[in-house]
Amino acid sequence: MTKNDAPKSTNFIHQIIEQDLQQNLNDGKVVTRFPPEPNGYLHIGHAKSICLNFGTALKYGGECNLRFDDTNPEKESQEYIDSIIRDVRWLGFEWAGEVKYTSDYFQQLYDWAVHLIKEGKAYVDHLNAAEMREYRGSLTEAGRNSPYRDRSVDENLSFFEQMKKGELEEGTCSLRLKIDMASPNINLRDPVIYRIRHAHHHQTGNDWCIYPSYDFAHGQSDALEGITHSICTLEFEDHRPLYDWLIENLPVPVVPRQYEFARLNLNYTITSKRKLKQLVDEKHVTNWDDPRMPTISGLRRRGYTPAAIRQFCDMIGVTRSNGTVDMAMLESAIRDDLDANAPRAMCVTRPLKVTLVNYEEGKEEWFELPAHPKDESMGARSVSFGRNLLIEQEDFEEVAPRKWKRLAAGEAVRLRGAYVIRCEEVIKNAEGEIIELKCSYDPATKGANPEGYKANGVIHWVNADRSVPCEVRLYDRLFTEANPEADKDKSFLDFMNPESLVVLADARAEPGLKDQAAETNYQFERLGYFVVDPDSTEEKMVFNRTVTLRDSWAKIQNN
RNA sequence: AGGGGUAUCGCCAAGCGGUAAGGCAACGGGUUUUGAUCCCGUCAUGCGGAGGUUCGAAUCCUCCUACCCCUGCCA
Repeated sequence: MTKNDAPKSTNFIHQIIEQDLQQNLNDGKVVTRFPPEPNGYLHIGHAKSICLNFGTALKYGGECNLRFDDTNPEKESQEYIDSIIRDVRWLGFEWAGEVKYTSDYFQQLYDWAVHLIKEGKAYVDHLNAAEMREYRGSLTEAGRNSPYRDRSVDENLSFFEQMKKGELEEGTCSLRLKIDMASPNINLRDPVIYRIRHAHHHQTGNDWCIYPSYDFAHGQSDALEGITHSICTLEFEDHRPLYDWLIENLPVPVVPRQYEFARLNLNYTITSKRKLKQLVDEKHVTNWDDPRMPTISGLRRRGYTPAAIRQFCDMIGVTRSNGTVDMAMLESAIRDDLDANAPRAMCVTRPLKVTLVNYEEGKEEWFELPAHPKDESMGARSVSFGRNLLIEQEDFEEVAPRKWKRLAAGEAVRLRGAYVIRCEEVIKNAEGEIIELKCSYDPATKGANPEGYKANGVIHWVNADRSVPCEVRLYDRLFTEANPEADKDKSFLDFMNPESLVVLADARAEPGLKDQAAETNYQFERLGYFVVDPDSTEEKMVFNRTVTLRDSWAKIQNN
């Protein structure tokens, strides 16, 4: 992407940057970073952060790094790293230089820890986890100093060396900053900056058995990379004094500043990595890329486009106030993109047989229809017409309801791009279900209005003898409650939508849809936007419904 | 009296002392061989509440209220 693709919108972070630029801070440079921990897949909330960080760099002619915050090897994996790289790329962003890892800086971080010990600003504490919790105090009570707090520099150096050499068991001790056990900000009560983990690390292997904490690693990594604006979410606000303390007390090359914004909440879904992982692990969805998941890979498989996701992020803005964005906003963004860019096609999802009694048996006509009603550059497609057709079951009622614009017994309707037909006879089976319609067609209505009568409306159709068998997967919101996490007594799992996926195995699409590549978007006219799923085979295409069309008929019916 | 934040239309969000942008949703109407798109119109005498300062306050001050985050050797 180029600067022209940068977000047009502005926000409080851009305002800060513009002030910094005016004062020529950081030599007029803007360097940001997107720092995911590789312990899960990226979701729509991350997209907000990605668009902010990369978009800001783009807007101000700066750079944005992709840095994996990999200080907790037990929860991380290469699979997540790969997926994150893939997703950021797919969203359309490019990072500066190589992909970076906090683990790249483990040696420097270690040296800085030694530096702090020598300065008397860090000490090895042999309190165990439970004791440490007790000494820490509470939200309303000050903590107490650890009995190990005043060890000599040499003693601390020696213990830290032992920690590093792997001579100590996990949990026996940790390295802590010596700040203030009585601070009202709990993050300043001698935070742990190194702990022992005899774990294999996905990047550094068995080189280390002590790992820096987030607080110790993050700001220093920012400084090492020359980050000017370190943007994170609101829950890190209380960590900022610690972030600044470390920058001030360490010989870092530059002084980055941390700014916080509100994370994204979207209704009818969840954006907790832990809970998304639970959905996958417990098989409530097929995988991280299940089209119902709010993950980037899920949205991708659902048929969302990078441009739509970026537009959504631009629409919702960046502030410091917590809120919940309406899913309709995301849907609006994808409809907007796909309306302009998706070719049109016809697909009958629940077929009802229509036989044209006055159409010659064995005859076939091919009609050229525009791929897009407004964009001629998208070209044309060919659809086959014949005596045996299929229409949508929903598009027929024996007795037309009020304002009905579809087919009814004895009445006429236009077949999109083809003729006007009239329903002459309704065939039912023994159970009284409608199984076929005998219709007549009006040969004079191809590209012309009928004479002496009016068609009710326009419906879609396919030629039963020349259509592509396909499976259509109708996806809907994953949860039935706007906020599935709100109920204190129930699990979010209790609010899963049983109809979040409805599979229609016997759908039929127009001929041109055969063998289309995965991720190709279409608008199935009158139904919605659909995308080719990678499960498609030569025998059977699979389409996922991305989102329905806006449906004013549904509104009329509900009133 | 723990600390740190946030409150502007149903939702998101501009506004930065000069008289409430925009988007989403909703509701009317027009065009339409997609009940889509598109177009036109309606939608906060009001900015969490109460006081105060000011010629003038969503913007400044005071008090209050509600909600969010913080007691991992997670990030």
